[in-house]
Amino acid sequence: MGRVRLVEVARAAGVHPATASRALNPGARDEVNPRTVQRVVRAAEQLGYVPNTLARGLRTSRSFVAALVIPDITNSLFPPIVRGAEQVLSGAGFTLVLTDTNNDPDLERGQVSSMRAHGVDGFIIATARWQDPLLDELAKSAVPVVLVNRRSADAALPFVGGDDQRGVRLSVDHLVAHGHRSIVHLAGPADTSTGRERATAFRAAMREHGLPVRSSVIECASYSEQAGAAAAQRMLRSGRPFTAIVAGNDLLALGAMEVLGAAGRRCPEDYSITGFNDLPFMRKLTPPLTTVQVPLTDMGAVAARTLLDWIGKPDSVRTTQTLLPVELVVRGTTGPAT
Amino acid sequence: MGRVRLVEVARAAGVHPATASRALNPGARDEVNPRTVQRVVRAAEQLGYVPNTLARGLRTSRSFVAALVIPDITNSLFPPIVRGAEQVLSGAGFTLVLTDTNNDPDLERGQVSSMRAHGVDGFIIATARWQDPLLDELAKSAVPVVLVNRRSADAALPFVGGDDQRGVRLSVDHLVAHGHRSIVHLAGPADTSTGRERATAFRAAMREHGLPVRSSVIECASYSEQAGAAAAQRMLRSGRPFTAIVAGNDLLALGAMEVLGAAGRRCPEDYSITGFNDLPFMRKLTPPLTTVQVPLTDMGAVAARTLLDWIGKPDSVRTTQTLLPVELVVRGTTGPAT
DNA sequence: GTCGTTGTCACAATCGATTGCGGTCGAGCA
DNA sequence: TGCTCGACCGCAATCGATTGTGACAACGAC
Repeated sequence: MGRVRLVEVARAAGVHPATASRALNPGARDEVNPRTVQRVVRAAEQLGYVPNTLARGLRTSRSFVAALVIPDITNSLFPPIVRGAEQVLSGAGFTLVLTDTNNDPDLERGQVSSMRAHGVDGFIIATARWQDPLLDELAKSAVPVVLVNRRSADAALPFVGGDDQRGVRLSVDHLVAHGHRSIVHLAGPADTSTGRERATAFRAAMREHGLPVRSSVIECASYSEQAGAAAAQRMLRSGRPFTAIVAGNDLLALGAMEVLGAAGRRCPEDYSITGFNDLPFMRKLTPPLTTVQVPLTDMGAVAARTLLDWIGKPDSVRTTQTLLPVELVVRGTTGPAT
Repeated sequence: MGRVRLVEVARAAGVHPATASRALNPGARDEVNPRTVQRVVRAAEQLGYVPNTLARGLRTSRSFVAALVIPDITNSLFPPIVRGAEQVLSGAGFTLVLTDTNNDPDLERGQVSSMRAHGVDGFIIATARWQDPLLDELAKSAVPVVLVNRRSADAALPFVGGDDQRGVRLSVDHLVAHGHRSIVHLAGPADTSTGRERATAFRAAMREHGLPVRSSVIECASYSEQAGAAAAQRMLRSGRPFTAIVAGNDLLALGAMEVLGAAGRRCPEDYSITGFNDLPFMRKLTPPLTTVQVPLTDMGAVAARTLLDWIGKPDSVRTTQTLLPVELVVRGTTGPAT
């Protein structure tokens, strides 16, 4: 614990604690004689004074702590976001508390309220579901909240994500340019904005190319390899022909490839497939995965900055929707239609 | 913020705040009439009372916050550790604050002292270097600290890690059993315990098999693909023959394979290689990586429990060294020596 | 009937820093 | 000389909870 207290610094400098506080506080420093400031600062340094954040927070109701709520940190999608946010936050003197909800809304609710009790100054939330009562509550409260990666249907909160529409369109365009016409979309869960919006974008892109949309979207229960595998199994059983797949994310693509490979379908000879997010190691696979690269670290960083803005001036507009540019990285899993 | 305060609960229940506090606090609850406890508890529920952790912490100097210090969260090694720790901690009513030091000791020092100012109850540190003045300081202070994954030369602190010795021995045994005799070790940096101890274990295992050790250990500057690639380049340039590599971790293995592949060396036909840690997707590579599986989630969980023990009873022995069992997962990158 | 005990609870101090308000002192001006 | 004004700093309240100490009543024992 910060053993030395403000009183001791004050005593060492021969002033009242109040004066010491002001001298140490850039905001109130000009109410104090520069020479006194010098003395106090020197004393503080000499004693190794570190202010007690709890006491300060208690008094000022500012804790310089921001909470980051993540569904599952072991999903490689999130660490870069965490890192981006952490760097911006700690650069601004903020501390990051992380909570992993394990995809459990009840757990999440408890953790968020516990964080509020801890007096965090704001939240970055990466667990938004399409219908999310918790977010509605938060939106009504005064706490600054920024959504990242996923957004919610109606909560009026700022959001920072990737340009999903463009990502999907790029994928479809790429496949169509290679002559594919029977394209299937493995959609993420409908209770996530990414699942819904990527599916919508897929349908729009298909229509623009004059391609049939009917029953070419398969919804997956979750963003996981298992769900992708299950979807691929459904595709095989249905017997419906296809030459290309636009997967809702990399994990779904991986799961599908596993099943299709076991069924004797070779990629990219027999079918093409694209992913989304470009997780680490995707370029190391055989064949390396063609996928949409999303600037995840930036996403975290921008979300953090947005949060800091809000915390800084609480009256600013608080519903900016930031879409970060994405890019299609063409690698080995896509090729000409046969 | 927890809008409703203890005073209001007390007023609603018709008692003094002190009594309300005791009624709400399991430890002191038996100093209060059960009927009164009932009234207070009910009032608290009705008003949705959430205690202000800052105020409580200020008074009790317990914050129920633990800090986890990580060198780089985007390294897939760490998320499982984080997750394991988070689950144990939050299960015990603790909050996890995460700090990513970006492998920068100065940054780390600042962050740790900032955390101390925040009054965290303890640290789990995954950034230990072999010579680590910061850890020596911490060991001398009263703060509970647990080292995870890496340990320090002399800091007398509890440690939770994998059984590196056994992991390396299993790898060497496996390779020798396949007839390999020219085996090279790509060692991690010597300022990490894992780097040193795996190298030591490698030498010991080689000696036991009566194999030459001289100049068969190449130290890498960091645990990264680049460093692995650089090491492989050195190996090629040296012209020294080898048929197998024991890499200090998976990333080194990946980097080496890239360079060796580009040089026309096929795996596992021309050479065998093993990794360490079994990061996600390692089984998805072609060929899938033979590697040592370390129970990372458990590691985080055990570290957290160790920390909680220490926090719970500060007088307990505080230098337990826990080595979690590891396992060699034989996949496609190892085969018979040619 | 008085005294001591026990059970309940109220009072007030405390944790460490911040901040509104007011006091002091010297300079400047009439 | 006397008065005002501003710069500088001290006093004390405050944030919200915890906790040592003591008040008070009921009760049993002598």
